[in-house]
Amino acid sequence: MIKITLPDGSVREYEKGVKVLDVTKDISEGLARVALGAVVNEEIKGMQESVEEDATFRVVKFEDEEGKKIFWHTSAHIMALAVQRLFPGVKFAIGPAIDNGFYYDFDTEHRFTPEDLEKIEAEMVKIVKEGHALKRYEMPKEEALKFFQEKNEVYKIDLIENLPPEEVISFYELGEFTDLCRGPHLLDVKKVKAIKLLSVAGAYWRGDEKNKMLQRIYGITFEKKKDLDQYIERLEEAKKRDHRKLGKELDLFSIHEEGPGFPFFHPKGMVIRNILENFWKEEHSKRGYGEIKTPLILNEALWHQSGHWDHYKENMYFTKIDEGDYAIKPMNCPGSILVYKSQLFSYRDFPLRLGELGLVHRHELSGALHGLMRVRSFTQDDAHIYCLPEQIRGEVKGVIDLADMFYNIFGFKYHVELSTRPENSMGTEEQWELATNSLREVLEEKGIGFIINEGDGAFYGPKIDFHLEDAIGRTWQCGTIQLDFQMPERFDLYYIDSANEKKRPVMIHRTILGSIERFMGILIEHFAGKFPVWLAPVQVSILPISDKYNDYAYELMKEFKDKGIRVEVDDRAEKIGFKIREAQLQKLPYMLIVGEKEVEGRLVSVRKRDEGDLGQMSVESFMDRLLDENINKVM
RNA sequence: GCUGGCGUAGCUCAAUCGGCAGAGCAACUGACUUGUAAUCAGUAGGUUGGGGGUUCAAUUCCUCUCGCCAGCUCCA
Repeated sequence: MIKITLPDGSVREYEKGVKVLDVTKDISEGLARVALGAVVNEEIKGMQESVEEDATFRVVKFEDEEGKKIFWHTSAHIMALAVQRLFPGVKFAIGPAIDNGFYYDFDTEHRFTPEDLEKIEAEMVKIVKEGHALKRYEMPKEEALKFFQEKNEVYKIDLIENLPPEEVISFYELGEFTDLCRGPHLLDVKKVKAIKLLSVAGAYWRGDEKNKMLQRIYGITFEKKKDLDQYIERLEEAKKRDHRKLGKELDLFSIHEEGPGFPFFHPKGMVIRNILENFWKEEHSKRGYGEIKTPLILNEALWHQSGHWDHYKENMYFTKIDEGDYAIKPMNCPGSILVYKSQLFSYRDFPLRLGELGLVHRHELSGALHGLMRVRSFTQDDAHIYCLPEQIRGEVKGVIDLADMFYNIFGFKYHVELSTRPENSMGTEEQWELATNSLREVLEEKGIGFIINEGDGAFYGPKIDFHLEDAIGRTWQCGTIQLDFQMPERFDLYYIDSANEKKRPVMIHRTILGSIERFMGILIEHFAGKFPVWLAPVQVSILPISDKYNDYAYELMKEFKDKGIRVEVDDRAEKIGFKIREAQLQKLPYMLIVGEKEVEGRLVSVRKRDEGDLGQMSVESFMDRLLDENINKVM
C-alpha cells in the first residue's frame, strides 16, 4: 500500500498501480500537480515503481508563487521543444521562470522575428495538444557530458562542468526535447492552455558582456485564456501610467535629442520638484542636518585622492580650466569632505550631518537611459554623516526610519537589499566585514526583511538599498545607506577625542529619495498623474461659463492665490463641456464652474477629479475644505 | 556599450509594388457667449532625425551616423 498525504492533511492509501492515477485526478482540477522530489515528475507508470511507502505529496496551485514558477518553467521547456522543431540546429542555453512568465536563451545565426514568435506560439499550442508527460531521470556526470557532447550543446556542457560535485544531474524529457534541469515540473503539459510570446531581446551568456550574446525569447502562459487577456490588459493599463508619456501630456518635463539623459523640467514639473525639495529640507532640518552646496566642477587631483579616478573614471566627465584638468562631480562626497576639512571638529560635534541636494553627472551607457528613471544628470538628496564608531547603529537606524517615513507618505511599497563588497574596491577584508556586519545587524534588529546583493556595494563600502516599484513592476533603487571607512582615511579626516587625541571619524553616505528625478518618475507612475492636492501643480482650475464671468473668475483667482493655492482660470472662448474635459484630461483635482448662478452670491459649483459634481457652495466653505485637505495630506 | 525594433507637422498617426507627403488634435484668424468630458468656418504648418549612395524618380532600397523603445550589462 502507498500512503498519500493530500493538501488538506488527510491521508489516503492506495495499492501500487493505477490507484495513484486516481489521486492525481482527485487533486488535479485547477491545480498544477507537483510533488516534492523527483518521483512525481515521472510518468505515472514510472511513478508506481519509484514512489516510496508514505510518500508525501505537495500540491501547488497556479495561484501560488511557487506554482506559477513551476508552470512557467515547464512552459519554457515547451517553447524550447517548439524552437527545436522549427529551427533545427539551435543551441540551448538556459530557460528559467521569472516573476512574470519565462524566457529561454537560444544561440543561432537566425534572427527571430515577430512572425517567428507567432509560429513558435502555434507550435507550442500543438505540443500542448499532443499532451506529453515530463519524464525525469538522472545520469552520472560523465554520461551527461557525453550526452550533450554528441549534440554539441556547448552551453549545457559548460553548465554541467560548473555544477558542484555533489549535485545530482537530472534531466527532463518532453517529447523529443531533453534538457538538463533541476525541476520540478508539471506532470504533463495539458494545463498550459493560454500562451503568449512577448518579445525577443539579446542577452549575454551567463550575464557577462564579454560572452557571446544570445537571443532571449520572453513569454507568459496561463491555465485560462481569460487570465492571459487580463494580463495583457494590465500591461496596457500600465503603459498609460508611463511617466515619459504622462510627463509630456501633463507638461512636467521633456528630454531632447540635444541632451540625451539630461532632462528639462517645465514649470509644472518644477512645482512638484520644489514641493519635494522643500519638504525634504524641512524634515532634514528637524533632524539635525545642516545643508550645504558644493561645486559641480572640481580639480582632477581631488578625484585621484578620493579613489574615483581609479574606480569610477569610466562614468565621469572631464573638462579643462586654463591649463588645469577638472572633473564634473559624479558624487557629492568629496565636496562634503572639503567642507568637513575646513574646520577642526571635536567628538562633541558628532554626529555631524551635512545634507546636500547635489547635482551629479554620470556617463551612463546610452542603452541604459530611461526617461527620468535613468539619466546622466540628476540631483541626489545626499547627506554625509560623520560620527564615532559607536554612533553608527543609531545613525543608520535614524536614516532607515526617515526613509520609511518618506515612502509611507506616498504609499510606496519597498524592499531592502544589502549589497556587499564588489570586485573593484578599496580597503581591507576586516574593514568590509565590520561595516557589512553592522549594517546587517541593524536591519536584523529592526526586523526588516532584506535580500543580499552579493558584490553590488560601492567601491568604498557596503550599502543598504531601498527599492521602489514603477508602474509595470520594475524596481528602482532609490534610498541608500553606505558605510565608509575609506574616504576618511584617504582624506586624512580626523576629530579630537576626549583624551585630546586625533581620531578617524566614520562616514555614512545616504540618500532617501535617491535622485529627485527618479523619485519623481516613480511618483508620476504611482499616482498615474493624478497627484494628491498637496502635490498637484495646479490645484484648482476656475472655468467661467462664458467670458461675461471672466472678471468674477479673475477675482476668485486672486483670492485663492493670496491663500497660497495654485489656481488658474480657463478664459478661452470655449463651451463649459470642453473646459471640463480639458481639466479632467490634465487630471486637475478641483474645477470651479462659475456663471450666472454663482456670480451673485459669491458661490462656486465644485467638480472634483473623478468624483464629478459636488454641487454649489460658497467660496469660503470651498476654501476651508481645500485648506483642510491640503494640510491633512502633507503629513 | 551590445542585440533587435523604430524615427513622417508641436502631439497622435496615414501614405498599396519605389511614382505629386496626408488626416485628426493643437496653433493662428474670425464667428458663436455657451451650465458639467470635444461649437463652426477659414489659415498656416514638412529638406520625411542627419550625411552619403542606388535610381528617370527614394518617406519607401543600401550605407554611415544621431536619437528613441525593449531587453542584456550597469546603476541613484
